[in-house]
Amino acid sequence: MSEEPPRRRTIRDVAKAAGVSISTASNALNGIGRTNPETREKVRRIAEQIGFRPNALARSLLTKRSHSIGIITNDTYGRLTLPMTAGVSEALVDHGVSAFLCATNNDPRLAQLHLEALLDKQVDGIIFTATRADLTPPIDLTRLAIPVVYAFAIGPPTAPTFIPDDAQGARLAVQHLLDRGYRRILHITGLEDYLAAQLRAETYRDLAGAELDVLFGEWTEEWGHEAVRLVMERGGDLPEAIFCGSDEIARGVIDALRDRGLKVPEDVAVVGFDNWRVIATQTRPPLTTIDMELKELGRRAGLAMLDLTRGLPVEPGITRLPCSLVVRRSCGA
Amino acid sequence: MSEEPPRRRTIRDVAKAAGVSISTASNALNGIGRTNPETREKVRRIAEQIGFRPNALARSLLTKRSHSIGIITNDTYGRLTLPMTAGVSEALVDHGVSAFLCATNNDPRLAQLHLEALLDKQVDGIIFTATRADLTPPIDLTRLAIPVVYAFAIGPPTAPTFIPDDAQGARLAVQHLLDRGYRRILHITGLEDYLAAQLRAETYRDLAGAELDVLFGEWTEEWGHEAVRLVMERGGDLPEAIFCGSDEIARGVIDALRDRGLKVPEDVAVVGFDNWRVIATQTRPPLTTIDMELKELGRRAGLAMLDLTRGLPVEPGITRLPCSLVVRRSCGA
DNA sequence: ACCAGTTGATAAAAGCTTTTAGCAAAAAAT
DNA sequence: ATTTTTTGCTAAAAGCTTTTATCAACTGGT
Repeated sequence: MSEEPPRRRTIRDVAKAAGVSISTASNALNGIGRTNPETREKVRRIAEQIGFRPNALARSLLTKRSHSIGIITNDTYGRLTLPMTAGVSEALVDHGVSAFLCATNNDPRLAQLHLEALLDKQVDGIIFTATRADLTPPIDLTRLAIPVVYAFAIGPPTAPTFIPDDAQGARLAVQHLLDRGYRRILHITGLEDYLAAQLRAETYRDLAGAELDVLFGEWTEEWGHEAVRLVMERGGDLPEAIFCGSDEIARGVIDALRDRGLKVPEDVAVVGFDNWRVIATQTRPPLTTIDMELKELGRRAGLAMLDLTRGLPVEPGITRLPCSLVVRRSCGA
Repeated sequence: MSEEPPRRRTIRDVAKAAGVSISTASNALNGIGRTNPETREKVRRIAEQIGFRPNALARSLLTKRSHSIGIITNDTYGRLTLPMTAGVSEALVDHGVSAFLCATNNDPRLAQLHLEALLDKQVDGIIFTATRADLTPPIDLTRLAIPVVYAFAIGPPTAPTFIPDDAQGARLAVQHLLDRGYRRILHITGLEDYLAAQLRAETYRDLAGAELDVLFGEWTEEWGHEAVRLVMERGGDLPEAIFCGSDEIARGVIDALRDRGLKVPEDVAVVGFDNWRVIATQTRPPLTTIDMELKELGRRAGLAMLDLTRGLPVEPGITRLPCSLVVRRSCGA
């Protein structure tokens, strides 16, 4: 009936079992101070035997390092946040650091609540991530006593910031088309007030020449359809290739082209942006696209955070991380 | 140069500023013990003024409740995990409880590492979530001293478990079709060894009659195409409606029907499963589908965890939470 | 005026670890 | 043989909070 809870072993248990003082046990386990090798091994063996694991709370209270960080995101959907979070964890887990994930839904009250809980728990730092780089956080993170890193979000110039290199990604896409001999390249993309859209469009113009203008619209399949309709209606030569600002747009474009009897990539080549697998692998043909390497982005943010919490210098300001090209079949085999 | 870090205020600071002892300050702030109302107000006012917030680590060390829990997931993609996590947080944040998110990628080593970090940090409980309900966790969570709750995953019979009610969801879908007058209903779904697929198929057979057999296949758009091809080739009457096991399959089905000149919903109605917005809103026409209410699922798991950590009784075993029907246009306006 | 009970506060212990300072014994140096 | 140094270990403090036990002062009853 009265099942006594299996109390966790403390360093006191180790000390007693090894017949030494608590301090010696601590020294032996942490390999600091002056300890007889024999004693050290004995203590370690016994600790291992009885399954001792130090209480991180007590340790943190003293060392002022909690080995936990907070990730604050405004993404409810998860497509961007989870790969990034996985990357962050990957960088941290080997160092015993865990990450609190706080989904704020972009609600300032919720964000404040989460932030307070994090600070109370003495997190060593905070990583802020967003669904869109050029969006201000729902709370002020600039006056905290702990380091803040921004991932897929832009913070103050003093904070380390990691975002995908949109220009480089666009270059990858357009250059791929050029390399394969496509010339008249059109760019169909999302909302013009997204910084990412601007950067990609700019690079596109530099590389592809600006004979054809950039078509800004929504970030949806529907806009992909609509854009193709516009292009066909205004007549003139068809483009040889289309660089789309997102995989969703690309999917709309591909479907619209097929509806009109045009073959991809024979008549028109298409390249997307995002490598959102559920879309990119299921278009007909599968979509060649740009991957923003979100996991790597998260990993880098995690590593930066690790350095910061150790007091090591970390270069402030924006670091743009390279995207990669994922070749499928929409630009020819 | 030597910027002194703004040390966090402790209860000691409050006590000193209020001219009382630490114990009195603690009593006043927590409203326990015997305290003169005047003193209590004074202490609270001063605490507020100097911005005192108790150190959760120290508190937890004593009370044995860390006000943090761990979420272990094997989902790297985030589609299921993030909405659920958001739901969990939503249930917990008002109680000052935060959640560590651990993405294991289904790697036992990684899972073990995460688990140890969580236990060291004295989490009050663990929620395990998966991308598929009938999959065993990469680590053994049955012998822990803390409560474990399963969400979108099946644990031991003694553990509270929350999963979507697949049968009810399927009923919702099929009944919707029947209510709208569709009779010959076909079911195209995913892999037969998924428990979810079996449950949905069973319900479908009960409701729609089993004249037409269930078509099991992959969980992909491609299979949706392929399945339509199979149906058309084998000839006979076309179904009046198709109940698809996932939105991805539904999308393939809709596209395949259109390719063959069949109109949705005029010639064939289609209903999906998942309410994965990027798909369901972009099919032509937009897809009527079943939403598994993942956020609510997470919220329920969070609430159960909350009760467990407080020692309140929580019903063990599987709780199937209702899905909802999201009507768009693929079954008529 | 004395005793019992109440009130409002406090000192100290507890929770678990790390770290500082110190002590006794052994080793090395004079 | 005595002093200095080194070695191996330990007691105690510190980190911040909550809680238990205690204490002094006051209230009210006889």
